[in-house]
Amino acid sequence: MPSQSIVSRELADLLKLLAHPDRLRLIAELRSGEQDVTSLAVALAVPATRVSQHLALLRAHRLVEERRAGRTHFYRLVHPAIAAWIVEALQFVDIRNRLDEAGHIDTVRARWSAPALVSSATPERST
Amino acid sequence: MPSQSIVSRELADLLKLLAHPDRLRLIAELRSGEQDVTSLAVALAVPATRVSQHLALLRAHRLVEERRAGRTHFYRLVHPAIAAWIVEALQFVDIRNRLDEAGHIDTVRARWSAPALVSSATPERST
DNA sequence: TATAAATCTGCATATCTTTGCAGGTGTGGG
DNA sequence: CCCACACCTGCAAAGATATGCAGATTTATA
Repeated sequence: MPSQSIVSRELADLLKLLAHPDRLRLIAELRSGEQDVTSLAVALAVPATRVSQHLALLRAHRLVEERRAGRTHFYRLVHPAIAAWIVEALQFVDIRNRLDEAGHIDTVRARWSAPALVSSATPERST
Repeated sequence: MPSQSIVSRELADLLKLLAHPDRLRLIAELRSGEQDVTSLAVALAVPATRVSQHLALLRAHRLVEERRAGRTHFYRLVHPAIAAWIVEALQFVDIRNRLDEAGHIDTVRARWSAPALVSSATPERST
């Protein structure tokens, strides 16, 4: 029985789950701790419905967990280390075809690696 | 300008590229060094056309490079370290929902981590 | 209880991917 | 030159995703 095929499918599913800009940014946002849907929607500048759907997907795969307090739902990362792992991928993205950004790669990596303690304290300053 | 959005898109593209069982297995196969299309097709047990298309995609994103010798085309990983990075992701796949495989997770990880010197020397033995 | 707030769910549409198949290209042999 | 081999490319059908919108839930509040 090709167990390697099974693992490949598992991995592919995980990667597919992560392979969306919004979801990656959600994970980046949640590094600093749990946040509610509205805050996340504001932070990403996307409609709350979309955020909700992405979170539902992430939750279905147990990448995030939900906590309800009153009418707001807070989400948090189940595996905070996953953010650091994602950052490592930057070394594999082809920067040769986009040299204009290559100079900023370290800045960008730093931002993803940073704790980002308060989301409003990292207001996407234009590098 | 939301540089974080740009990076998210870059990362998402990379992850999307990796998020396919066949392509993950191709990368796993190529850990041991360059191989031609037919060998890869046999190893993965998928039609050569499909392998070729996946390789074209990986090549377009510069994850693999091609070398032609006569009528056979050899492919190799541009970033061999990417395989190790992929293996790290195993710790994030939800094993709680598939406890039957949980026991094999270490075996599986070992196989992905292993050099796999000769593909025929790792004939997918049933664990 | 009626309202509003904060989310979620279901659905239809638009897009993107995957895949096999037919046909094309380039190389080596006879 | 002609044929077989090893691949690649284009294309159409099938399948999977993404997204906005409308409507349903759940929880405070007046």
